[in-house]
Amino acid sequence: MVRRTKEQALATRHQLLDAAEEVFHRQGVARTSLDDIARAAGLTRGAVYWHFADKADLFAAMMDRVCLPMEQALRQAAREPGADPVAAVRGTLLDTLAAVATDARVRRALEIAVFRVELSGDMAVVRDRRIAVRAAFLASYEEALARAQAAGLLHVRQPARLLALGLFSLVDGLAQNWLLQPDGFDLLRDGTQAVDHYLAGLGYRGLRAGCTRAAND
Amino acid sequence: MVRRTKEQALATRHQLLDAAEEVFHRQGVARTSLDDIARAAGLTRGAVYWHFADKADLFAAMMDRVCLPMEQALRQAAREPGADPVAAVRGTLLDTLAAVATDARVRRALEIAVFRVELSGDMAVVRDRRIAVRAAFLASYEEALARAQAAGLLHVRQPARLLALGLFSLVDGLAQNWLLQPDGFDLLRDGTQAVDHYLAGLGYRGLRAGCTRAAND
DNA sequence: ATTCTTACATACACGCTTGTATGTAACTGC
DNA sequence: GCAGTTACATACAAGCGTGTATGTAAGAAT
Repeated sequence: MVRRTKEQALATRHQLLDAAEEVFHRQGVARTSLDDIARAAGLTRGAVYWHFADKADLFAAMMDRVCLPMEQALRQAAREPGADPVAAVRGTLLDTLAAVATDARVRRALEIAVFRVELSGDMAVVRDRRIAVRAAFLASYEEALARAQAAGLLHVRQPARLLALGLFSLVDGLAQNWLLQPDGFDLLRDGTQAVDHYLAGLGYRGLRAGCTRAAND
Repeated sequence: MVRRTKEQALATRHQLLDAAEEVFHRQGVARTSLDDIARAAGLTRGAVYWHFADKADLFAAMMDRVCLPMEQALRQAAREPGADPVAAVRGTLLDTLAAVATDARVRRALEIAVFRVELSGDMAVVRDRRIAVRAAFLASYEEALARAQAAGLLHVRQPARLLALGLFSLVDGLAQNWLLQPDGFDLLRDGTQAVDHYLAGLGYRGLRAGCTRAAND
């Protein structure tokens, strides 16, 4: 095999990224050589070095292919104001949990980013990206929760940033602990309960009746 | 320099572990050679291979030196029943946050375990250890929260294991997100608020008055 | 005072990975 | 249909890390 057309070249690029996802997930990033990835894709290191500068570049491209669509979906969701900001935040949080639980590609990418890569040296960009993604989430949630406070939907008086941080940390912790042992609990079902408990603690009453009814006596 | 007495040998062992903590934290586990560690300790690889079988063994010993005392403290705390089980659980959670925030050694070890090592290959034991530690926490919390439910201290009717999972995930997520950017927020102060919000959502009324007072109107 | 053992240091061989350099055949523009 | 470029494969050199083997001087045992 030799030179292909432009579309075929783009296809081999995706083959390499697919292989990278698989091998990175199986062996960890540091323990996989570029030859491992090339052979898993049925190619050679020549193809890898043609499409990517080095392993860090390949890794970044792999993460981009999964993360960019998700981040765009988040920005899309943040643009719709909605009547109940708390319900909107809750919806995006549960959507995130559902995506992790059901979308194999998302789950694998997250597992790589969390458990299969070291955030130092070349991969320090991963840390920066995680910080940036979190900042975007927090800003979106903070704005929505502040509106909810102003509308009287939340009865706690702490700054909205703090409430957003708690919500994000809760969902983040749930997802990571689920990844650590996926058969340990049901991420979407139990995660929803945990989020709702936290929201109830913020004084939110918009959930289905009966959920926190017993707390009113 | 040559052979030392038994105490001196144990001292050099600790020198190696100290150096491992520092270099692992700075460069990541995969990117540090045993020579890096030996030279950081003012020794050679001969000393490393005398005291440890290989890098995985050295890593395990390093983690043990930090984790074993903490786990023992946890078991100690779990043995004291106390009048209010929820307050006891809250205390251990906040103690954990405080330890991460103030104890530099704990913080560094946690940062290595979370961000600076890949949980695959030789280091898969780290994953097993994290699962085991979590299981111990969860079991302790579940038992305490179940007692609290029986005593009418918590008004939610979900299984205690689920509540414990939420609490653990919240604190875990808070700690990890704080490690990601330690100047982003105050781990102990803001983390306490988040935990208390969650406990309030479980129907716990044992906190200082005024905290969730506004939620009662 | 020897002898054995400990606690390292030094030396060596091996494989693995990386980056680059070169080869090469197909596509593309003209 | 020819030249230049693309999309790879192959070949090569160099460094790095590991594991082990060997050296060695000082403590411990008798």
